Amino acid sequence: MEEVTSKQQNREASKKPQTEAQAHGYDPNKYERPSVTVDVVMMSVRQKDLQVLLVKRRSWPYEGMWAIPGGFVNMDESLEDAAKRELQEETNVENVYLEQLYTFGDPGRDPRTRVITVVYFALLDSERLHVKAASDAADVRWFSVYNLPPLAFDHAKILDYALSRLRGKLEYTTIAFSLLPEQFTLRELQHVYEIILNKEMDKRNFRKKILATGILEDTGERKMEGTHRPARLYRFNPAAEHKL
Amino acid sequence: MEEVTSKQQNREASKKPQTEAQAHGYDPNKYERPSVTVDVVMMSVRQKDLQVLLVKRRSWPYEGMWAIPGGFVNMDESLEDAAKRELQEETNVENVYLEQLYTFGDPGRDPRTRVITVVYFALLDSERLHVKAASDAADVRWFSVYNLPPLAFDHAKILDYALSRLRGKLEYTTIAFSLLPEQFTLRELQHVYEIILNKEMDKRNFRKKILATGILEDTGERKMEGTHRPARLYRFNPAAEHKL
DNA sequence: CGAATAGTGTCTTTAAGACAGTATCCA
DNA sequence: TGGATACTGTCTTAAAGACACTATTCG
Repeated sequence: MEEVTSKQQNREASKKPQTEAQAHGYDPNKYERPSVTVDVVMMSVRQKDLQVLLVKRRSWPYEGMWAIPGGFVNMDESLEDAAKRELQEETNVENVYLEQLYTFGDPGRDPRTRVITVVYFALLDSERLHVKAASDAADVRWFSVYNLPPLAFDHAKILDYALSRLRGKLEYTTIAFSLLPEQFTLRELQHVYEIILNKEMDKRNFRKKILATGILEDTGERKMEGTHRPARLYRFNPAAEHKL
Repeated sequence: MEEVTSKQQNREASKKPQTEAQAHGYDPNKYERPSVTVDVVMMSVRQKDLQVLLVKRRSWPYEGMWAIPGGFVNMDESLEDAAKRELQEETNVENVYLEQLYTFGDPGRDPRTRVITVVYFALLDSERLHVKAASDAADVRWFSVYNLPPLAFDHAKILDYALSRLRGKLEYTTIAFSLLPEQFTLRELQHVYEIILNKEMDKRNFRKKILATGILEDTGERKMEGTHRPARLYRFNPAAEHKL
């Protein structure tokens, strides 16, 4: 129930009329409002490592520290649209995996004012990905999630949470495929699992299990690199999503 | 990064100074802010049914329709504290299971103004529970999740989401115990599973599986009701949380 | 033919599921 | 002793895990 109760105080002056609402005697400015931001945790598997994109803060608070990219939500855009906008401000990829992660809103988490942040989680495949050559390249960088710098705000907690969500979903969803290009070898897929779960897996059991689900389609092509037998290239078959 | 960019307009007049923030040249009123509410989906297993507590709206919008209880977040309380406050406004139970569910914030979901709602999910055990005799008993009621009235806002979508979360977590967490009193029979536990998953389960396999995990402790007591053999009473052993 | 990675099969163990009869209490 | 629910065990099937050798390519 988004009902007006009488506990809070009116601390804001009223603004321009919002026709229908005001016709019903509803004053949208009756309560003091927190700021709402959307932060986007962008992860990718690169260089045999699970990495996250961070930006260096250029002003108070936490000036010079690294932080998860984010920004205010516009009044007329959905939370997901705000997340997509942030994503495009930092990278130039589209159609990435994007889900809402959690909302963090403890008073005091931001010294400026009360800030509630809705955190989204994006997974980028290493191939299509290139970070925008923003103002200053030194201000936007990939970091290993296993070796993070000191982080601004409560962002260390947020990354912990993102990693555990990723690990959980890896087991019962097809989330891993969003970290790979369209075609990939079984070994590459296994590496994604191993890097995220941070443990080695048995090659034979892994292949058996994945192939048994029927979510992979043999492309007929092969990937040759180095001086050894080439590997088959597979592609994810979304039609067989159900299994796993 | 909760960084001030220059895209949005300054539509609010500044308020009283917030010392540290303003000393750093940060103006907390630079952006128009959405309203933030916390809604709490309260569910319980009662009368062999999974039920949710709803309140009847007394004013525009959606006047007379049923809605999930909720309210504005105070500037100095955490989101979880706001949820606990809502919980206590409607019921008089403490120490209930409470988790954050999801944040809904589409523009237009509330005709009054932009409202972003952080939804929490509470599970109440049927024994301790009694709804507060609020202003008017007819305005607060339990409904079967399998037979809901028309709901205000996007609340039908929210309840769908809550139910699927509950079903998912039932399988790999000990969430079911928060719907039962301290002592319960295996049959009662099985009924909780059956009611939530909406399917019958085999008694022998269910008991075998639950007992094998070691999360139950035999109290030595028995529950007698009706003219038949009494059932053993168990209690949940949180020390053995890991299994399941 | 040596180096390097791709690719394959069997056995064991564990968990899940199908299935029916005996035990205990009360009236 | 009849009615009602508690309680129990075996067999089958499927999934997970341990484990080692052959195949193919390039230089």
